[in-house]
Amino acid sequence: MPETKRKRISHGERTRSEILDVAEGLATREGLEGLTISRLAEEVGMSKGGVFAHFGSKEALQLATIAAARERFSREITEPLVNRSAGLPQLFAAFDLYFDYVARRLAEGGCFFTASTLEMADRPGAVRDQIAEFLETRAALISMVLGEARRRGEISRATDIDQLAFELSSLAAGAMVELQMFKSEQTIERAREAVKSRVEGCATAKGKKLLVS
Amino acid sequence: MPETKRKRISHGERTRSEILDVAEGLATREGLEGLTISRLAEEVGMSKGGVFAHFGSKEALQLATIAAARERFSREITEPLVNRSAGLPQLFAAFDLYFDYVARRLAEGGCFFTASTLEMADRPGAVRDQIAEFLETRAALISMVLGEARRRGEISRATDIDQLAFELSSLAAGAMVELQMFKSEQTIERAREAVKSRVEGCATAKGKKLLVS
DNA sequence: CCTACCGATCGGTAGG
DNA sequence: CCTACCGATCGGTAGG
Repeated sequence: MPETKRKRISHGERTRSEILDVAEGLATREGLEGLTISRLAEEVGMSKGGVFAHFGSKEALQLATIAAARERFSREITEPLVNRSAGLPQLFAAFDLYFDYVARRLAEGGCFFTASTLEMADRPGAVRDQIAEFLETRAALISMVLGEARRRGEISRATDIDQLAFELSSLAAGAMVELQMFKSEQTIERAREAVKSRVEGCATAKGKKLLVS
Repeated sequence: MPETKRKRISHGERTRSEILDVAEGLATREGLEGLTISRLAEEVGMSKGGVFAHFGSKEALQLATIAAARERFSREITEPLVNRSAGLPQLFAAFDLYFDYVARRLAEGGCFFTASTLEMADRPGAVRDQIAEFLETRAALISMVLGEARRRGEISRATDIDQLAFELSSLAAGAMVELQMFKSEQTIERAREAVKSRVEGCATAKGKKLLVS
């Protein structure tokens, strides 16, 4: 008997991840509250009860959608970074991959996390906490990469890492606000340029060599 | 008969503006969709029908709330600017007044417009269009002030005004995303510093003199 | 995974 | 400005 090994992903698991794929787009466009079970069921071609059975509560659906969005973020941005040299190359790759990600997902509403942050900020609960935790993790990642760049002498020793990390994150998040509203590719290009020139401003001669290559 | 002149603001008008004051805070915290007539009625101490009678539809209430928020923005930010000299002093005053405004309104949820932008971006209609129009008006204002600063030789002639305007707006909007979530005064101070140093980077000797004074 | 249902809340109407 | 209501939709339950 060949093929005795059970498929690692069961039918239920496959359906679940298909539902979450649709949920991620719906939540980005309409918000995590606008992500109603009935609308999701309609978009995915199932009955309301059928979708509900996979999660058990709206909050569980929201948390699963956040988890799915985080997995996509890891897969498309964080993981490819391990192939880049630490320091500035990794920093630029991080932002470039992020801007690629939002460009690809423009039709699905843009950046899931920026949209969710403003929506859930004033709604205490596990959903808000998960979004906040993601933001903190991402900020820590940027600070870490910037710290390594400074240690390697790629950016000036006088650089305030926390301020620089704040500015780069804010440039990206602010660009998302404009992008979500006006859906212009130009916004993404301006954001790429902004990040590049901001870092260039505190790069050492050694750091600047990494910019051209 | 003294006092024959009718009061310019009728009782109904006063109630209306009191309702809108509450609505503005509610919408900033819970979103323009979360601004339900029943919740608003409860917060303002009226019946649902009573609040509804003032506007006639939810969309009319949302539009009136946006108009009230724009009036506050004009009163607290745009109007005080006429007292400042054109060019860089006006530019810095614009951002400083804006950051003062969001700091004052932290308890009411932060910046009404940034919150509304992400919420309404993918919901076509008059409400979205009003938010978009505000953003365009504000962007035009910044570009105009920056253009005047360049004409006066306060910033380098090589400065790309549109790119600079984009970066300053993005820094502010991105800071609002972080502020809405974490409510830290430090976010505002970092944003002030970011705007200042970004402009300083392309200021001429003449422009830099305006920075210290 | 579906049908059939529940109480709560939504935007909106009627009549005063 | 209020009370009393309407149909639609929400999250969630029951039973299969």
